[in-house]
Amino acid sequence: MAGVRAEQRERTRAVLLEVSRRLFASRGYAAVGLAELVQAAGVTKGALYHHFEGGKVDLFRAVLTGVHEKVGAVVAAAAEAETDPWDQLLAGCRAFLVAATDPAVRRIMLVDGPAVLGWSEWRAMDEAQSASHLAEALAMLVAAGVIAAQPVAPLARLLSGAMNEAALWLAETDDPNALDDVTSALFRMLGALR
Amino acid sequence: MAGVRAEQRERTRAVLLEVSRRLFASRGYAAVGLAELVQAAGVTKGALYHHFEGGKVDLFRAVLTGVHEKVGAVVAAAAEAETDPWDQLLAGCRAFLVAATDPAVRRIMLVDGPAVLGWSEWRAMDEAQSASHLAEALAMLVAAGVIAAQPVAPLARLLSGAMNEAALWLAETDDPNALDDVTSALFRMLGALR
DNA sequence: AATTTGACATACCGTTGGTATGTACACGCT
DNA sequence: AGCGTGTACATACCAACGGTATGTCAAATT
Repeated sequence: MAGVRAEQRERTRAVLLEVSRRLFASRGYAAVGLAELVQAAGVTKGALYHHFEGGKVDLFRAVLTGVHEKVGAVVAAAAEAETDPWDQLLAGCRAFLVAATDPAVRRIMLVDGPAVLGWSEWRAMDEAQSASHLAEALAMLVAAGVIAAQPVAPLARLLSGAMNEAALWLAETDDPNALDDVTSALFRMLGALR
Repeated sequence: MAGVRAEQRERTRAVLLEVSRRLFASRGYAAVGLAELVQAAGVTKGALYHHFEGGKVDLFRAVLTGVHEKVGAVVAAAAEAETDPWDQLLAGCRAFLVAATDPAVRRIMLVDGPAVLGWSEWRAMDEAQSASHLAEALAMLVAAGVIAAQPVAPLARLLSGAMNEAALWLAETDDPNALDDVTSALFRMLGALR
């Protein structure tokens, strides 16, 4: 089985995603032309539009989805490595900050994402991949009485925004202690909620 | 004096800024063409490039600067209306959240800004207009012993990011209590630092 | 009055994202 | 095995876009 047809299809789609991810990450969505992109991928525009009906933004959406999923998986894995709910929260937050060191995450997910797809669509993707985990963890901590009873949705949004900004800041600075500084500041804020 | 020459110059520049601010706010930077823009402003591309050497991004930069300054002024005014440093912080934060209800602020400053100008330049503008005030207020509170001694720079970044995200969320929701919910969540976080 | 300078308008250009058409080949069917 | 069909692209093309070079006319300067 497998089919040489479907196999080829998957290959071109994969290389298209991989190449565009690299280019978008290094120079930003707007600065990358389709001509350059398809040439780097070794295909033509015909192939691109065959795989991504919506053209450039559709391709970007697919790339962003991949980035989002990867980040979500890393964060979830870090959290699940801990047993105590509070430690899970801290581990997840820290893993996110580390993951956002990757330029692809920074530029594609945090900078271009909202501008290209619009904030609401970006928000929906973020919600599906990582924000939901955060809200979940917070809800569990509230239920366990670890942090004060309060609506978790707004709190999750605030924390998510704080971490996004922190991640961008981390990527730009050359201070080697920056990660620790931000992490401890974040943990101090979280700890204050107990 | 005044000069009919300089007066005319100021007029066209002003209408160009005003019109582009409106268009960028309603449909986003990428979706607005220069042709449409200059037609709506009643001038030609020649005029635009005469006033904004860098073309479209330069025009956007000028618009964004205006938005940033306005927000900064509103926030500063709200803070100065209070006397107690802690109340100043809360008032400033609340004023920011309210100010970001304006679609121009949301779309131009929070969504398109970082993508069009790059995050570092956006960050510099933000720092100059509002983030510096926040860091200042926090430093004062630390010095006064109201909140625990800690590096204020990372804390200010986290809070700034949290508020930016909260502002975007506020603008999108139709829940009338959203502003109060977010504000109280933010104040709870801030209060936990005391 | 003559000349220069500033504030635009007009005309044009290269590039871009997007599309319509062409083509070769794997695959199901008889 | 042969044949038609649909898939997976490649090629050629287009309209629109941001940007620029040049022209024009009135205000300022001398």
